[in-house]
Amino acid sequence: MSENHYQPLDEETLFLVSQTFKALSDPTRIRILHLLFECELSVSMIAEALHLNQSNVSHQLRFLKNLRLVKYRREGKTVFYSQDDEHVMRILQQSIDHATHH
Amino acid sequence: MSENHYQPLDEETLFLVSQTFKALSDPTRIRILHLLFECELSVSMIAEALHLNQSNVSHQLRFLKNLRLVKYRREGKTVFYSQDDEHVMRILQQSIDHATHH
DNA sequence: TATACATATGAACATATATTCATATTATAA
DNA sequence: TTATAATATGAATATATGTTCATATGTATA
Repeated sequence: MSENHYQPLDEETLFLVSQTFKALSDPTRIRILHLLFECELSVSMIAEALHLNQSNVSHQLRFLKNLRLVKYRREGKTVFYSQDDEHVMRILQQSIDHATHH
Repeated sequence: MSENHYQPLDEETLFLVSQTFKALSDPTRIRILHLLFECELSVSMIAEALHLNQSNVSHQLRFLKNLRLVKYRREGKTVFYSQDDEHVMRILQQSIDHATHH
């Protein structure tokens, strides 16, 4: 008896959701965000901690910044990055926990 | 005073988490999963509903099946697919809601 | 058996993506 | 100003990914 009122996803939502998950689909970006669970860090500190070259980290941070998943703060020559989206960070944390306990 | 005990992500967790998010990073797969919120559907029903060709849907369903995000049930010539990971579906639903109300 | 229908599969292709290299920009200190 | 350090950027490249096409596989029916 119940009719099917399927509401298709609009283009904008679809794009935003897919972009957000794309950010979380790359191991390097996951590792960077995982570091930023704890505290803010400079580009070079992230690069050193994860054994990645500076350019690579910088590119990935730009990606994350464009999606507003991280924010930055300049202090002299150094730029500190930190998380900027609680919702996404919570999802990432949940997923890591879920994957770990399996 | 508090020391920093950073626990790096192990390879296996990293791979599993990134793969799961990769599944959710493509608009076509999101649309398929979004359809499967409601009910189980055959390959051809999905293809028709989303205006996708049958082969494409089949490929994407295989991807989702390999990650155990969907399961299938055969009935004669028809194969019905349905969701198979509550955690991931909840995350997807939340993210769609989050993106919509913004 | 032969035919039709639903789905799966592999190859091919165009596009997207991650990483590196070289270099530019920005800020500080000598 | 010059030199040095931290970060950002653009080009190049190798690899990954999504889609389509043609065809194979599986299932039911005549």
